[in-house]
Amino acid sequence: MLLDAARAVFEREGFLHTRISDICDEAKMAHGSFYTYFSSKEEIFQELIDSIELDVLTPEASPAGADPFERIKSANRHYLEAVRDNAGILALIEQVVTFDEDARRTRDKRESAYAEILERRTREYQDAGLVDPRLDASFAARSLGAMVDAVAVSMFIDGRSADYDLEQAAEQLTLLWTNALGMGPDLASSDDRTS
Amino acid sequence: MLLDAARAVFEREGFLHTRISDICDEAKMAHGSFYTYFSSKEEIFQELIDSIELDVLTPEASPAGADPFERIKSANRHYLEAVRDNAGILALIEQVVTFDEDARRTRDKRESAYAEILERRTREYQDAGLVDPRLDASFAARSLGAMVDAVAVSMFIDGRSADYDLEQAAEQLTLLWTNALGMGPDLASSDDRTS
Amino acid sequence: MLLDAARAVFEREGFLHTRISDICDEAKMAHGSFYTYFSSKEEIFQELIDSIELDVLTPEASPAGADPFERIKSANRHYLEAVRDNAGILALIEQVVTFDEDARRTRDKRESAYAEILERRTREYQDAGLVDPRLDASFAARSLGAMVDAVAVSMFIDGRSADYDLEQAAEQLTLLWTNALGMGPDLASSDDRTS
Amino acid sequence: MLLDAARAVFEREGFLHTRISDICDEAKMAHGSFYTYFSSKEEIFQELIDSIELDVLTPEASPAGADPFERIKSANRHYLEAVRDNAGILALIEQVVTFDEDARRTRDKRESAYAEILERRTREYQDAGLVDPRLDASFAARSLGAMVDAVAVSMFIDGRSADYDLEQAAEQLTLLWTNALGMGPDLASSDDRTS
DNA sequence: CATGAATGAGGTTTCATTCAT
DNA sequence: TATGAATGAAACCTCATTCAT
Repeated sequence: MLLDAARAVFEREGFLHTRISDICDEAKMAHGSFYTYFSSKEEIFQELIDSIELDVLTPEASPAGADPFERIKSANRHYLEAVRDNAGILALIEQVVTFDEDARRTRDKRESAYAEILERRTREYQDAGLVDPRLDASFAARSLGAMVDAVAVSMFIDGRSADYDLEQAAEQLTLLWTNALGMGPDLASSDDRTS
Repeated sequence: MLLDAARAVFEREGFLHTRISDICDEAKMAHGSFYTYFSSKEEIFQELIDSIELDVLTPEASPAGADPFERIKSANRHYLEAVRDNAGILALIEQVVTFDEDARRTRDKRESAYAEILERRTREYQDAGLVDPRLDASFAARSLGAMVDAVAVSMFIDGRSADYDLEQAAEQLTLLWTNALGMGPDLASSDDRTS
Repeated sequence: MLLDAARAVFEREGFLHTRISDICDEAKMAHGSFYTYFSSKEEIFQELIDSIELDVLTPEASPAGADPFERIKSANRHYLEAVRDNAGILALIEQVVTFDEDARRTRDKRESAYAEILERRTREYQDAGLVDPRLDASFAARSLGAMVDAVAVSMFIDGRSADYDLEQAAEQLTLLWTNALGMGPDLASSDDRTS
Repeated sequence: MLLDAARAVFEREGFLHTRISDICDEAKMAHGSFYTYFSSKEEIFQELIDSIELDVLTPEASPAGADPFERIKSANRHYLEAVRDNAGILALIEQVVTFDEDARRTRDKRESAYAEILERRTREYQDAGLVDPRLDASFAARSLGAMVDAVAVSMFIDGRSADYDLEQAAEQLTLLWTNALGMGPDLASSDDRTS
C-alpha cells in the first residue's frame, strides 16, 4: 500500500530526498499509478501524518486520584516512550514543518491540543493551591511541556543525551516539572510539615 | 557581497526554495560568479552560519555577585532577545539541520558549548547547597536550557505565544527555572523560614 | 532507437562534438529520455562499441588447407575490408581511446584477441619450419598485424594512400608479410629450388 | 613561459582535460594574459608542436656506406628511441589529430616527409636489385614505416609489449623489415651463396 | 484502473573570454 | 602589458507529471 511504502521511504531517506518514484518502487507500483491516489509528495505526506498522529503523543487518560508526582511522571514517561517509538515519523515531521505550511499547521494543532490538556491540569493544581501563584498556568504548562518534548527529541531523534535511560529521564524531568510549579517540596514533605 | 545576498534570500525564501541564481540576482552578479567563491548552496550556507553564529546565543559574561534569580533572568532575557533578533537565521538553521549533517554538527557544537556553561553554573549552585540535591546538574541544566530555547523558538520563530511579551516570558521562565532547581522558595523566603 | 542515433551522430560529429541533446534530436526523443537508458555519453558509447565490435575485425575462419600465401592474403583482405566498411566507428574509437580508459581497455582486449590468433598461426608456420627461426613469433605476428592495421587506417580512416586499391594493398601487404616471415621466397620458388 | 607550461600541463592532463586556466596557473600568469599571446587552446597547441616536432622523428643522417641491415636497424633504433623520449608529446598529438584538422595536417606532413625518405632509400635498394621486384617501393616503405611506428607507439605510448626491450625490438623489426623487402636472406648469405 | 516510457521545465555547473583597473 | 573578477553561453542532469496503451 502506498501509505506504508511512503512511510518506509520517508523514514529511510527523509522527505526531501524521497522521490515519488522511490515510493512507487517500494510499493511495487508503476510510477504513474501514484497520481491515481495522490497528487503530490506533500499530499501523501499529509495523509500519512493524519493517519498516524492520532495515536501518538496523546496524553493517556489520567489515572485519577494518583498522587500528582506519579501522575505527572507517568505522563512524562509516556511522552518519552511515544517519542522513542515514533522517532522516525517525528524526525520527518520536524523536517517538513520547516518548509510546508500545511504540515506546520497540523503539528501546531496537535501541540496546542496537548498543551491545553497540560494547561488545564496545571490550572487545577494551581486552583487547589498546589502551584506557585506567581506562575501563569498556561505559560508554565506550555514551557514545561516544551522542555519534556525538547529532551525527548534530543534523546531519541537527535540521538544525544545517551547517558540517561528513559526512566531516569522521566524521573528527573518530573522533579524539574514539579519543582518548577512549586509542587516539589510540598509533595515530598507535606506530611512531614503537617506533623 | 554574496554572503549578505545569501542571507537575505535564505531568510526570505528558506534554504530549499533558494536557487543559486536567486542569490546571484540579489547580489547583482552573474550566475557563474557564484562558483568563484563557493562550490554549492550548502557551502555558502555553512560559511554564512560560521560567520554569524559567533555573536548569537553566546551567554553574556555573568554579572558576578548578582543574586542568582536576577543573574538567571538576565541570561534568559538575553537568550530570548538573541533568538528574537536572529529569528531569520535561526529558522534557517532549524530547516537545514533536518537534512544536512554538517549543519547539524555545527549546531550541536554550539548547543553543547552553551549547555556546558549552564551546567557549570548549575553545579556551582548545587555545590553551594542551593539546588535540589536529587537533581543531576547536567541533565537539569540541559533540560532547562532546552525549555528556554523551545519557548524562544515558539515565540519568535514559530510566531506563537504572542500573548506574552519578552519581559514577561523572561520572568516566568526564570521562575520556572529557579523553582525547578529548588532555588525558588529558598531565594524568596530563606530568611522567613529560618525565623 | 538511441543506439542507432548515437552511432549516426557520433560518426558525423565525432564523440567530442556530440552533445547528448544531439543524439536525442536525432532519435526524435526528449533530452531527458536519454537518462532512462544511459547515464552518460561515455556509457552509450561503450554500449555502442560493445554491440558493434563483435562482428568487426574478427578474423574469418581460416580456410584450412589453402596455401599459406593465399590464406594470409585472404585474412589481410578481410581486415582491410572490415576497416573500410567500419571506418566511421573505428575513427570514433581511435578518438575515444585517447582519453577514455574504459574504451581503451575494450580496444586493447579486442586487439589482443586478434593478435593471439595471428601469433598462433605464425607459431604453427614456424614450428613447420616455414618461418625465419630468428624471429620471435609473438613479436612478429603483432608487428605485422600492426602494419596491416596501420595501412588500413591510413587508407580508409585517414583517407591517405588513395593511390592503391584494396586488392593491390592486400597483395602488397601479403607479400611484405610473407617475405618478412621468411615464407616469401620459399612459397614462390620452393618447387623451383627443389628442382 | 606559456609554451613550456602548456607542454607540461598537456602532457600531464591531456589536451582535452587541460583548461586554459591550468596553463596559466602552471606559468604563474594571470588567466587574462593568455590572450595576449594566443587566442585559443588549439593555437597554443599548434605552436607547441611546431616548436617541438622539428627534432623528433627526423631520420638521422644515414651513415653512408654501412651495410644495409645495420643502416636500417640504426634507423629503427633511432625511431624507437625518439618515440620513447617523446612519448608525452606524441600521445598528445595522437589525441589532438582525432578532432583537430590543423593538427592532423601537421602530423600528416611530418609523416609524409619521413615516408618519402624511407621510400627514396627503398627505391635505391630496389634499383640496386636488392629488393623483391614485386613490391611497390612507396607502398612497402610506408607500410614498414607504419609497422615500426605502430610497434613504437604500442611499446612506449600505450605501454604494452613490455616483454621486449628497445634493442630486441629494433633487431626484430629490422629482421622483419629486411626480410619483407627480400633483403634478409640475401644480406646474410649473398656472399656465401654466390661462393 | 494500471502501466511505464516519454516529456520538458527547471535547476546546476563549467570555463573560455572580456574588460576595467 | 598584466591582472583576475566578472561574465554568460552552453552544456549537463533530475524528476514530477502526462498519456497512449
